[in-house]
Amino acid sequence: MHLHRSSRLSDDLTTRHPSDEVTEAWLRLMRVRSCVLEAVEQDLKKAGFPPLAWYEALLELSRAPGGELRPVELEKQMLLPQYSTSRLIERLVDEGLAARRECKNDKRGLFVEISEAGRDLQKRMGDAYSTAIERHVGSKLSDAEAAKLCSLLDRLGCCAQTPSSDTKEAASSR
Amino acid sequence: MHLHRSSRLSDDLTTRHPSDEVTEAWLRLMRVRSCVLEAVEQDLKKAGFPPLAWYEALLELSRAPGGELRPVELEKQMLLPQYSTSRLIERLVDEGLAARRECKNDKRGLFVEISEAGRDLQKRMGDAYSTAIERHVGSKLSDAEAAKLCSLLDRLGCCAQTPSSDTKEAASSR
DNA sequence: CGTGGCTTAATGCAGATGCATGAATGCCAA
DNA sequence: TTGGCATTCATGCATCTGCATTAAGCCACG
Repeated sequence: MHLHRSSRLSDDLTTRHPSDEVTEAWLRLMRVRSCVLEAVEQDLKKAGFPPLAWYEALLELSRAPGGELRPVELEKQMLLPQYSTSRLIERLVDEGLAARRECKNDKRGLFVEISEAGRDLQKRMGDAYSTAIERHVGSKLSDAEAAKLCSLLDRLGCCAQTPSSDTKEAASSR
Repeated sequence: MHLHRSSRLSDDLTTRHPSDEVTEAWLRLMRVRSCVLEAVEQDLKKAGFPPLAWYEALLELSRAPGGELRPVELEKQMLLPQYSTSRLIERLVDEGLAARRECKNDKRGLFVEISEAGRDLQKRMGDAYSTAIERHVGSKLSDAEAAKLCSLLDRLGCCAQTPSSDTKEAASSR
């Protein structure tokens, strides 16, 4: 019997099994986020607002120069699949929160421009949203703890870019 | 630049706005979990397995005494809405992974019992699942970091009970 | 030019989810 | 006992999602 390096018998050829700590972290990540999200969404819903995704989209649009974005960009910002973005936009347009604009230099694409109603809703939701986050997250964590949580989550990589930190590819088509 | 809010002027009357740290933590919690989950689910799917929820359910069932549980219990364990559990069970039964059993002392309810095929699938999925977690979480975090992450997530409360830690209400009806 | 291959966006369809409701049973108090 | 209310589970319906495909325009190369 070779094998068995005490508690780290993990690293044999095929990326072996996670430690208990890791497994627990995974479980908590799944469960806690689902609870907290549920709580926040519920708060918003009770206040009569549409789903969070609408807010995120409106926020991105309102921040963009000219209040407009290509669906592809929105897609990247929000980490959503293409068809999902397409339908989200459809709903925003249906509700008069945004409008489709022609894209002169690339006829395949289009621009989505936030409307006044959209900006208004975005602001009102932002308020309720902040309050909910404070209630369900802020009130349970010190700033230092929140920062620590951030940095740990960042280690898991995949995504996580601060909206203010991507300076690359800005003003392009128009 | 940054005006108001030194760090904790938060607590005025109406549960005010969260600090930047808290907001960032919230955003990361949402994004990171979605990326990591996606990656893990994708691994499982590529290996030809059903969705994660099936595994979680089979796991709970296989752990339960006699390999059977009331839907209500499963529901609590998995933090799922009632109808969702009902349909999950329906699918498991359809696939021959579990069976409905009569509940003698409460005719409203029933028992769901895992089958041999169910136990088998649970084991095989467990393997793939572990590997995926190690790949997408374990390999990016030391055990100490994972533990720290756990404890921070626990602060957010709501749920998060280790399956081994709820000793309350066990053997009841049968 | 024209043709093949890539990017962008929309959509049909099947399956999943949320919500409200229904049907059966249990529990309890008068 | 009985009537009212709570608990347990299922389901109809509208909506949402994932997946695959389509349609249109771009781009580069011969």
